[in-house]
Amino acid sequence: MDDIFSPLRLHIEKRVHLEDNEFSECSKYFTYKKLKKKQFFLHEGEVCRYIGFVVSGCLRVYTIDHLANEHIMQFGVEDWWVSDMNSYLSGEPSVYNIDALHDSELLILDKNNRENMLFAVPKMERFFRLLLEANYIATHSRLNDALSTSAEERYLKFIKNYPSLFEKIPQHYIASYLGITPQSLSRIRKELTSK
Amino acid sequence: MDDIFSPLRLHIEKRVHLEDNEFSECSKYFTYKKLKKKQFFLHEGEVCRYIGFVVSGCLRVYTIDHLANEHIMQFGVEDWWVSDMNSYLSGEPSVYNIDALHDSELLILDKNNRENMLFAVPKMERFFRLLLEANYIATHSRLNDALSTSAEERYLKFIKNYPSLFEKIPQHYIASYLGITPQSLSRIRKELTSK
DNA sequence: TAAATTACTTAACATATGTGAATGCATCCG
DNA sequence: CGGATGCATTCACATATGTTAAGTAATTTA
Repeated sequence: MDDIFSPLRLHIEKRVHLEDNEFSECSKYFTYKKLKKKQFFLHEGEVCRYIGFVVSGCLRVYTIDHLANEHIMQFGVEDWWVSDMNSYLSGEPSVYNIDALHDSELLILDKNNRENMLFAVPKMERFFRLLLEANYIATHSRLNDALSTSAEERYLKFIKNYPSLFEKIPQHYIASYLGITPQSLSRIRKELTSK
Repeated sequence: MDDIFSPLRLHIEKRVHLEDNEFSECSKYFTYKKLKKKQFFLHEGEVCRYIGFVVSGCLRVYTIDHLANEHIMQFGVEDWWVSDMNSYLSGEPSVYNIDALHDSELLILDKNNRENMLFAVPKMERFFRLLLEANYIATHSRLNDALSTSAEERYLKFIKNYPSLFEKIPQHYIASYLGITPQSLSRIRKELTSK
């Protein structure tokens, strides 16, 4: 379906320009996948065999600690990728869980298909390098925030950076992403409205 | 000097095997650099032009927030690399400062030399990919810790993971790395000894 | 539709960490 | 040598965040 692939093309073209025939070659390597709400894309302990481009819906990448608390590392909404790049690249078991917060549609790419695609369309090497770099920056920036700013600042920054996520994701998940409890987030929100 | 380069060779050989002639080719592209205590390797706002392999000494990578507080993102001691990979790869100004905590010796590599080296010794592509992946894992793991564990846990983990760093670095820098004040670290240490 | 589950809020209290100031000690440097 | 600086500690107090428990509204599911 052209419908399904056009968001992917728009996404890629933000970083590298592709001719029609190049994109149609690329698209052959992806597989369409639907996930119902609460279905898993990856369980911790498994090897992450796919990277997934999110066409619609919403997923989360998270860990579970020894007290059974969940800690969300990333969300994945339209125009984002979900995966554990480390497990995907190294073949080691993942420490992350990935599941769907809403019904979602993905275009997924396993390792062999990715290799073949890179061989067939070398421009995509550049695309994936840029994607990895962007991920690297974002993670460092979040680490810096986590170590140096208050929960309130992180919350305000989240709203500012991801206004659309803010609207579509329940607040307790946002709390988890920020590293605080839902009650604390609720309190912070209350204090903010009284300002 | 063979003396200077042998730590680099040992370091590389942990990940990829090199023949003598391959390593001697590699070593041509590196430059020896000494830093006195407090000298800078990188100032924020500059483009990071070098990655530096630390032969001896100790450096820190840190940001300065709007209240002029420093936040250490990484240390660099023997057998580690220092740089802002993002700035180095993308050519954008860095948000990090890097300076020496002790007199230090580095082997540094600028972007052109690195490209030429990769062309001359393709095995090194694999080395740098593995290095980047290790960095990626470490950063995600630290982010997870920062969002989900107490300062005390992070401190104990730091001692366990980096016993040699623990001995050679003043505690207030460790506090900064953990995202807490020196006073808080002092208090945590006191409580730990009383257990 | 009724029952169950989930999401959000609130409150009282507990705990962890920050802040500012003071002290003693060690180390650096003129 | 001696003053200056840097480092670690301690204390009293302030603030941020966690915990437990409860209640209500919204949503999902049978």
